[in-house]
Amino acid sequence: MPRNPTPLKATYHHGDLPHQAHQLALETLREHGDAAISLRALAKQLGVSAPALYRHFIDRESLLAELAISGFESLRERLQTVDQSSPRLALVDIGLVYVSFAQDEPNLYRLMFGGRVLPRGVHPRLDVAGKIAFQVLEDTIARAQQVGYVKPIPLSLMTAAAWSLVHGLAQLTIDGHLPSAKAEPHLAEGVVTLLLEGSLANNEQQLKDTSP
Amino acid sequence: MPRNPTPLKATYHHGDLPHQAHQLALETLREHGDAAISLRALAKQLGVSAPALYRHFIDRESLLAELAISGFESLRERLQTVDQSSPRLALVDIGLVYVSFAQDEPNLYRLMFGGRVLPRGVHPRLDVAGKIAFQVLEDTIARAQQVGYVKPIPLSLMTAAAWSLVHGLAQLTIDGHLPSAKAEPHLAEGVVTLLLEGSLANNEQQLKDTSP
DNA sequence: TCGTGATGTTATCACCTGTAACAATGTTAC
DNA sequence: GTAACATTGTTACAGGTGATAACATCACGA
Repeated sequence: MPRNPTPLKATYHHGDLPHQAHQLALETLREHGDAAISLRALAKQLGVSAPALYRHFIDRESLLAELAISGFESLRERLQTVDQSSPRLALVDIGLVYVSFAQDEPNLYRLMFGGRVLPRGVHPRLDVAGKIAFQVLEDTIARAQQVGYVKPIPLSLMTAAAWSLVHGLAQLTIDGHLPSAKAEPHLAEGVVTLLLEGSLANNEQQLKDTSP
Repeated sequence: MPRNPTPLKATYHHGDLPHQAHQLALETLREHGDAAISLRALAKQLGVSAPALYRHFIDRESLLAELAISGFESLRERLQTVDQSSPRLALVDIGLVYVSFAQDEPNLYRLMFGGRVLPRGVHPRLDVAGKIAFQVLEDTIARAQQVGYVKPIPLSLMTAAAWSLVHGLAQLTIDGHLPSAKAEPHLAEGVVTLLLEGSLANNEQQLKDTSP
């Protein structure tokens, strides 16, 4: 479904190049990884010359940065679907949603967190997009802490631990170091629960003993 | 210090190309990342033509694979320096050593775990090298479990959680998402301890209350 | 000594990112 | 309406890369 208002007439001006290039590049990324994204091939598929893309993307890396930004936005949306009515359940759920996002979109996730291909500090919008997604995780933890469900340890510490855990699990599973969700459906839940049990307030030592 | 037995005579045959290429590539990797490794540039620095390298490395990727393999061996060596006399202290220490390895060698670590650039199943030696390094971590956890220090949960679960945590923390810090060890010297310790407290056997609920 | 395999060489291909110079199209001011 | 300008295309090209083919040289064992 092209956005081009005059799709039938073959005009000199494409009319929707930036958007369609973004979409096609995203598709290529998801199917074949970031290394498969070539501006020339992209231009050819779009019926346009290669330098035309440079009118809209400073260079290849900035195109990748845009893909990563939209990836972080997708991640944030997915994380925000978690039911927050119970801070306790939300803690586990948000971890599982995080991991499942990475497993659903391994190539996109790798681009988002592939530090070498997209270093921090170069694309400010990318940096803030990452922080915003991360914020959902932190807010969830903060809520659980305010309710007294988790220990009163520094929020930054608890958040760092939670993020490290889900990010590490995501990365290790999509790279084949740990069994995938298909092979071990309950791995993520077990792993997340394990960390959570180290973070409980004293009056909530056993997860199983407490019911919503 | 060239291995070449006749370093002074400029011979047609280099004599030590594979080894020196590996070393120089490793140096380039550590300083500038995997993307900076070019066989042409490498050959030029070694005073040799580019195709000569293809006599010793099937392609660029197999050279990277060799670097990653030596990286896993270095990691294993570092992990094996951990004092195992106290299973309890070894648990924390091995986590800290793991994270510090990644922070000392960010580019090497990224290559080792950059799933896209070196996919699993393509270079068997690489896969086993990764498993062997991982084994040190698992053995340490198994020991602590046999001593009764950690819960009798499945070893694979506990190991997956521990590896995920340290790997995630390593990756997030070297990519600038979480504060580095310089900015937050005790972050790694706090994070590792947090997971550990969720894994303690019931009679060891408080880390601080137990002395070696 | 001689030839054979290992290890170099040069020449070349196909592909890539990125830039320069130019052309067609929209747009805005007069 | 039309002239001037900005936008977004185009072709041509520079420089770099991985990889292969065909040829040259050397070391070493039969």
